[in-house]
Amino acid sequence: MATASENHIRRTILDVTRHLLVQNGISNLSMRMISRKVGCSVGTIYFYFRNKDALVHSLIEEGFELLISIMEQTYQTHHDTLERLKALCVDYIQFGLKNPEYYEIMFMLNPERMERYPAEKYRRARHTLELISETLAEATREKVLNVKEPYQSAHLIWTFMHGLVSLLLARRIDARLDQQGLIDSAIEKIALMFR
Amino acid sequence: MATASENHIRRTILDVTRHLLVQNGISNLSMRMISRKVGCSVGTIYFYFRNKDALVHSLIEEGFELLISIMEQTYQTHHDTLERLKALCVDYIQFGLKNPEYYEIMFMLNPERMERYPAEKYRRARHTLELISETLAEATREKVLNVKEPYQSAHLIWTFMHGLVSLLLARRIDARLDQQGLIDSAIEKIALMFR
Amino acid sequence: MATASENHIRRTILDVTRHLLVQNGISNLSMRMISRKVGCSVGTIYFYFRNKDALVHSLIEEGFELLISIMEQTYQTHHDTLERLKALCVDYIQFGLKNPEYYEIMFMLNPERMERYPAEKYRRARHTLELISETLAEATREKVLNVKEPYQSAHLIWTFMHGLVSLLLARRIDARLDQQGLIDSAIEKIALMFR
Amino acid sequence: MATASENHIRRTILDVTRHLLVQNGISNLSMRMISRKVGCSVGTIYFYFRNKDALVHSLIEEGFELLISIMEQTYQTHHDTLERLKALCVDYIQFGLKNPEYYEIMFMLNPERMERYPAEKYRRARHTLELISETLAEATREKVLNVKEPYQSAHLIWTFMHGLVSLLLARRIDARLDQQGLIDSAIEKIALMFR
DNA sequence: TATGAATGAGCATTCATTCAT
DNA sequence: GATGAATGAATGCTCATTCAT
Repeated sequence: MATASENHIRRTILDVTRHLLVQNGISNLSMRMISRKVGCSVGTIYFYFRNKDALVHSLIEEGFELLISIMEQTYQTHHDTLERLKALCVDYIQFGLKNPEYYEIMFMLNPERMERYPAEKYRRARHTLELISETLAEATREKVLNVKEPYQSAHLIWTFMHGLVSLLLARRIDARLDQQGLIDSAIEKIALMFR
Repeated sequence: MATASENHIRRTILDVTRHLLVQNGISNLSMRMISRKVGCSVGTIYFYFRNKDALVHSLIEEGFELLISIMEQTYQTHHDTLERLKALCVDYIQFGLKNPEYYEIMFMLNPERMERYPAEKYRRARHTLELISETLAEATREKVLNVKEPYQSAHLIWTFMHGLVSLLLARRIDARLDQQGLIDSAIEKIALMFR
Repeated sequence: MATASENHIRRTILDVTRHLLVQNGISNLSMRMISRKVGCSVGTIYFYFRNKDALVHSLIEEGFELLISIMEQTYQTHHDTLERLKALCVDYIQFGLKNPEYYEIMFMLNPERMERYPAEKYRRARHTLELISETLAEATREKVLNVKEPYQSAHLIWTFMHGLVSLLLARRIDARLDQQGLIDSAIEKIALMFR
Repeated sequence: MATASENHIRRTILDVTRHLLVQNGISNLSMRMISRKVGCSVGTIYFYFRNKDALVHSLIEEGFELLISIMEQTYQTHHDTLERLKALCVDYIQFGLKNPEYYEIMFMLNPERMERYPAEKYRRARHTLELISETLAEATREKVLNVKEPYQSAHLIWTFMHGLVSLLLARRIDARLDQQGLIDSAIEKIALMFR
């Protein structure tokens, strides 16, 4: 069927691009190389994606879809608010470490430097913040935590996690440190910050 | 003076490069553009710097020199350990926000992807961590804080600050939030994490 | 015809390159100049040839194909061995003088200095030597000539002819000498050497 | 003394250039690299030599001086004409193999491709031809050989030797052949050609 | 749908040469 | 005598993109 094969190539292009992103980073990503690895012509990529940025944006969208679905699921299944908060943090950090290609384009890009900058693509990050923010608010209502400005506090948690993930991905953290230990401590401290 | 005029172009090249770095990011930095903005030929840049990497390395070194000198100064002038810790954090964050070009090449690069960027250049980042680590240890000795693993904890503080700085620089933080308020809260939370 | 027009530019690139090779020599051959003379962009050349070396390799191959086909034809159509030997020599010398561009890249390069020029390309030169060598052996069997080491002797003949061709091409031979007379004498002497 | 130090640097430049010629060939010879190896500035080279070609021309002159002095010496000390002929050939071949850098610029260049072409530089090659030519004439007078056109015949000998030397220098000769054996055979054949 | 062909601007780097000092 | 500084043109090559077919 036409639609099926259409989707198949499109899917392959996206997957190949993701793999190339992990290997070479976004600044070394080239349409030529993608087409070579996919086994199609450059023109074909332009049939499915308006241009290079549009291709990357599709991946960004996919990434957010994935991250948000994971965190939503956690949000709905954890009823102990403190546990839920921790679980949401674990989700975010694990997502970043397991999907470096998504993480790089979702959070380690300066959107203003992407020539065709669709602000709303990047703004989806806020939904994850809202899940955390809402959890902080609920915990405060339950008097488990004491958070005055949940949305700002959610940002603090996010920046903490982002710093951790991005420095780990870039291998800038002293290799002599136990990585998992560092992550566990981070999660623990996050809870501590709002006691 | 001969020496001054001798170094004048070299200095201009470095400064122009810094400006271009803020505007376009390192992946869009080109020797041609630098020479155009400096008003000299490309060859002239190669007279002062062996190649593009050497030029960027010089800036990385300058950046670390600057950051370290600032933090060392703070380290020596603040005798109250808790105040010193906060001041060091303020230093780091302010340095990043005021010198986005330095910050980008010092902390936002993935050295593994730039094979020709010598790891030891980046390892100078550790000196800043040691200043924080030592302060945590001292505060623990004074029983002002309770830090079991000062070096790991310094890393946690660093990741927190790095996340904050890098997301602010990339303008990924919700613009409706008060930026200074966020920074102040972050610093406050850092102290809280180790009570 | 589709195939013909498809190959048209490729063919033009090869031909232009050959002309430039005669005029300027290989060390002054540039992709830019080729594209300028062809009337296409540099990129187009890279569409047909992986890089500059690949383009030159194609010409080297063409040259050997041409020379070998000429000499094979002569080898098969001349049954008098002494005549065959002379005809093979005439073939070689005429080929060199008529196709200076091919001759230069086939025989006047130092493969060791062009690391990327694969040795096996040049080894095809040996086939021409084998035709001469075999003819010498046959003439010896027929007692027309007396050649103890045909392969070594073929090399001697080759070096003689190569010296003649390359000095003629470089216009190093005294212009007051009759060029054709010189060539004829050379051929005559070659036969004499093995009496 | 001024003159002495002047000559010293000039000498060093010439020697360094010769070494670089053996290593990289004339097409990879750069003023920058010469100055780096000499330990002086590029400007200094231009003080002693008008330009790059002038520097190479000086070496060409030196090379001819050397080769001619060797062959003149042989010419004067060998009284048996046939022996003298062979000795002159050995001189030429040995000179080429022992001084590849000189040989390349003296005989393997297309002078017309050197932008500033001083024909008389290259014409000195004729003096070596005259020594051979005169020897052939003398041998003919002595009825040891039978050479009708000594000058043309000297050219034939030259082309033979040049082919041998240049292919050996470029390592184009089948490595399985005994190099010295090939040279010896060549010299032997040269005498045979004019019996 | 998909491709092959083409472009033009861009890249980092090297070069021979000049010239004031 | 010798240098340090500068230039402008050139090098091979890659890129995102376009478009007729």
